[in-house]
Amino acid sequence: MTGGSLDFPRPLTTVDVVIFTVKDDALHVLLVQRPAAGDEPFPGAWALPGGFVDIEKDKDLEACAMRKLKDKTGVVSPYLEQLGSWGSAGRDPRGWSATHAYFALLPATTGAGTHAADAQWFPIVAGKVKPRLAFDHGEILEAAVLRLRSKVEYTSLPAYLMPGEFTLPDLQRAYEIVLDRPLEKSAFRTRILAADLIEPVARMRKGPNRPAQLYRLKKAKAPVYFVRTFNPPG
Amino acid sequence: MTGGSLDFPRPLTTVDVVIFTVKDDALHVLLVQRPAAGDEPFPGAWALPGGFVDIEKDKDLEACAMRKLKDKTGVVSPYLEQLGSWGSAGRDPRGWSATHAYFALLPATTGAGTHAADAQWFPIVAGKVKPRLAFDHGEILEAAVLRLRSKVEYTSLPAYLMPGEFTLPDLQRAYEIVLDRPLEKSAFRTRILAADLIEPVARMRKGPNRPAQLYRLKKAKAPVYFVRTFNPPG
DNA sequence: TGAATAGTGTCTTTCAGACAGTATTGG
DNA sequence: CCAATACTGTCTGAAAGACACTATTCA
Repeated sequence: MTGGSLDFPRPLTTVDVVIFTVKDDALHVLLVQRPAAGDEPFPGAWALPGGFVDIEKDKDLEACAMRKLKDKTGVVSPYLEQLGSWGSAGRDPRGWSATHAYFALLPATTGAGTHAADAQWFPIVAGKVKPRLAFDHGEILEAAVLRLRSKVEYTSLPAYLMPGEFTLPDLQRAYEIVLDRPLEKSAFRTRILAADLIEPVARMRKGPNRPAQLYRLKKAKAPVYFVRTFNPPG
Repeated sequence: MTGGSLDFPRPLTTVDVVIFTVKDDALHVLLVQRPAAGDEPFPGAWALPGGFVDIEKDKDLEACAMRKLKDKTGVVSPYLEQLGSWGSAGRDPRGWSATHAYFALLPATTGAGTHAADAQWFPIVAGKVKPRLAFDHGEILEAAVLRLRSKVEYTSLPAYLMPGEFTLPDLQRAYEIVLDRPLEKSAFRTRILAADLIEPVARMRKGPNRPAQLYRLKKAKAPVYFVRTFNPPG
């Protein structure tokens, strides 16, 4: 950090958030549509929610990510993890820019997506989303999906995709949707219960068949790391 | 990314690199001393090698990290991984700033550290380094050590700390130094050899005792991920 | 020969995979 | 009863942990 003067051009600094949820038996990501008018780049294209760091409002990068998340979803304390940063001369036509990317996991039950008029959930198919995204957001989304998949192999992250009360088969389905492959029931149950992650509540989920025990996340539970991955494909 | 004008204050953008090696039976990190004179913050303090992104010279963040690494060590193609970013109003007295942090692994045999006059290797003790570092570099270093330790549990990263030819006990020692605990010999050998990561060369290391087979990394070998961690502590 | 380190073999433990079998609901 | 889903149990296999054992060098 040598070089006395600060009088040189600075890159643009942005924060983008990849917001995931699981609904309708698929992993979904929340995208926003860029304005079609004005002199904005990528008019009308879909993009990750995000934007410039506001050095007046944002005390740090995470607060900035939280602010953008809340703007689009109304959700205030989701699971939020830094994903990485992307910066280069060409990624934004307005000049050298660097974005700090985060990813968030939300239960589908939050009304998120109906909260901002320009935001909409898109299903993720084969690790991607249908529309071509603005900037390098397609690349960032792919990285987020990879990170999520690889962490789901050995962590309890899908617990953050669940509503307040859920059954073990519900949670297993969330794992299977993210990983896009079936998991073995008894090994799954053993592992989750041994992790001391969830606790039963005094209710059952009723249905046209045998009722299932409802659980909830234990209070203030940080993600659990398992020492083995699930049956690695191949 | 809405908001037409770009006419607002931009954060400072820097890149810092946590450069690790293993030597003298300890994990070491390369630090540089900040100038004592001038109007620079933290005069005379030790800091991670790094500095401002130069939008003329650096085509992207990784190229910027590579440049800083080469400036201080002369090494051109080490293992380099993005660690994360730290940005806030207060971390740099010159104003709102964000740094993109990388970490690199180097074999001790590169003359690195003798390359730049202001750079010096410091041993890491209990996850930290003796001097109090400039900016939030102490925090970044701690995160880097944590990341390195946790990845060494289930990857072949320490292979990048080895010279061109090395023995299995050498490699095991590198694992043990990073993890700061002994590993079981036969399980270690089984695992590494099964990973198809290294190949024997037609030479042995001689010593005052039984000679050991020398190996080298297989060409262009990406890090290997194991499906289990090593004997997890606790 | 003995010290020192390299390398192998053997037994046990752990935990996932496979899959069968039991449990509990509604129709 | 049957269909459907929840849940449990039992066997097997893969890989690590523990640790004893053999191998090869130099002094």
